Amino acid sequence: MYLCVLNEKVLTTLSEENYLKAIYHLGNYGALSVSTNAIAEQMETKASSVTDMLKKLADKGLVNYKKYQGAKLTDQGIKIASTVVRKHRLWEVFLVENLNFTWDEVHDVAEQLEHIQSKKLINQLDAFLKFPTHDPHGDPIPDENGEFKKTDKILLSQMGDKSSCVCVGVKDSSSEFLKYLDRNGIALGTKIQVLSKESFDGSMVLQIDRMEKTISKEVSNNLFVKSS
Amino acid sequence: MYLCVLNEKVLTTLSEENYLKAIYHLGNYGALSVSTNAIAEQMETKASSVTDMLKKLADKGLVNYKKYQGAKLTDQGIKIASTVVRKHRLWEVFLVENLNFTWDEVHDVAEQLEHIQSKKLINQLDAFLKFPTHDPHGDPIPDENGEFKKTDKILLSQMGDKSSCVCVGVKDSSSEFLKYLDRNGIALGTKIQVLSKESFDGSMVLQIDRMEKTISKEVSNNLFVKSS
DNA sequence: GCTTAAATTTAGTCTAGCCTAAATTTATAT
DNA sequence: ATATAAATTTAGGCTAGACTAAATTTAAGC
Repeated sequence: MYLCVLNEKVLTTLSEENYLKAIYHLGNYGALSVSTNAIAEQMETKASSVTDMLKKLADKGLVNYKKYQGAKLTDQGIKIASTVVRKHRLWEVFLVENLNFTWDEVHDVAEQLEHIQSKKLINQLDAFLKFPTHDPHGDPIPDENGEFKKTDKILLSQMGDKSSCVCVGVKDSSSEFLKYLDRNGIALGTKIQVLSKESFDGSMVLQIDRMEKTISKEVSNNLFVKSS
Repeated sequence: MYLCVLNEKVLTTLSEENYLKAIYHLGNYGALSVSTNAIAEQMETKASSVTDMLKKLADKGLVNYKKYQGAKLTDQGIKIASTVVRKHRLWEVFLVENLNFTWDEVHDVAEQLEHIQSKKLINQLDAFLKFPTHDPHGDPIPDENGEFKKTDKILLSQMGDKSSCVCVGVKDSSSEFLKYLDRNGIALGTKIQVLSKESFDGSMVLQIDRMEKTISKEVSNNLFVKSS
């Protein structure tokens, strides 16, 4: 009666990897159990398809799944999911830094590149890029063991009047939002001062590079900053 | 009654692309018709599977296929196949030049990377690599239009006594052969002088970098050189 | 030209991953 | 506590791409 197999590599299909990634993101990096419907929505698929896949992933030992109770990644599942995310974010850095992609263009391509299987490739890429810690949207890049430091970022909307901060990431990374930020001179590392907040509609007046700009609460609710 | 569609992009699956690539290579860059069995052998699959796929590719207008007569790529098919090959070879260059891969390690990874779909990616990669014309095995890299210059390479075994040449490619690109070449100081660009040929077993005595080396006919039959 | 072998195609299965519709379980509201 | 709604699973189908076995077509030898 052998249980086993801690060292054996589990081969995963592209589709399986995408499910694992979804569960990883929805469940706070694998910490929480995630509902079938939540996964279905994220994957833009049907709940019944998700159920099929959860059974399969459970058979492979990548998630703990109990009927009607949602699924939670196992350690092995977290390992695979974090590796996929690591690859995705490293490729994003490569595309922006070396191939002239803008931060709103990288996602679709990285979505494909994240499934390339080669340990050497990913570690050499990491070294080539000088071991970056964050991707072009400010999201942290897991290391080989899936570890990363959570930055103490907060939403710009949480900052108080007359305070200063630095842009460290985006919550919404849609092309539309990113292009809006580009047009308004906001990028990772941009220094922002909050001149005033309007309680009526949540809008804020900011000073960026000696320029005054007014932004809506939709914007401040999707921009991560670090107090400075 | 419309026939049409020259400008419309044909979406291809990974499997379809691999078939197109096989037909491209077997049929002298798309020039010749290729038999079902030849494709099956190259793809390590069964002839009946090939027949299925050829019908599908014919429906999509990517090959001309007549029962029992084999298949030949259409212009559209050549376009797609050459693009896949272009991507494969560009990625090989990247892996060797930037990520410390050796020429015997690149193939499997490039096999995956060649299917990434992004026009911008491939053209930017091309520029990043300074528009290389050959991959690390000496094979030519097609340009955006599928064109490339055929190098007038010949097998080392065709060279006469007391002649000089330069290594420009390999016929066998198996890991074993490439490692043999590495061990013996033979790489692309290496200058070789033929000191003598043994008619008995086809072996040759070479001078490489002031060293004398004897190679078998198996080796000289798999090394491409250019007379110099 | 006929006979046999080789090559190729057809017919029928299988699995992964998706779907719809129906059944079941859990959650919610009185 | 029970009725209803929401979430989830089951059952049954579909397609792509593979396979095996059987049927058919082409090629080769005499």
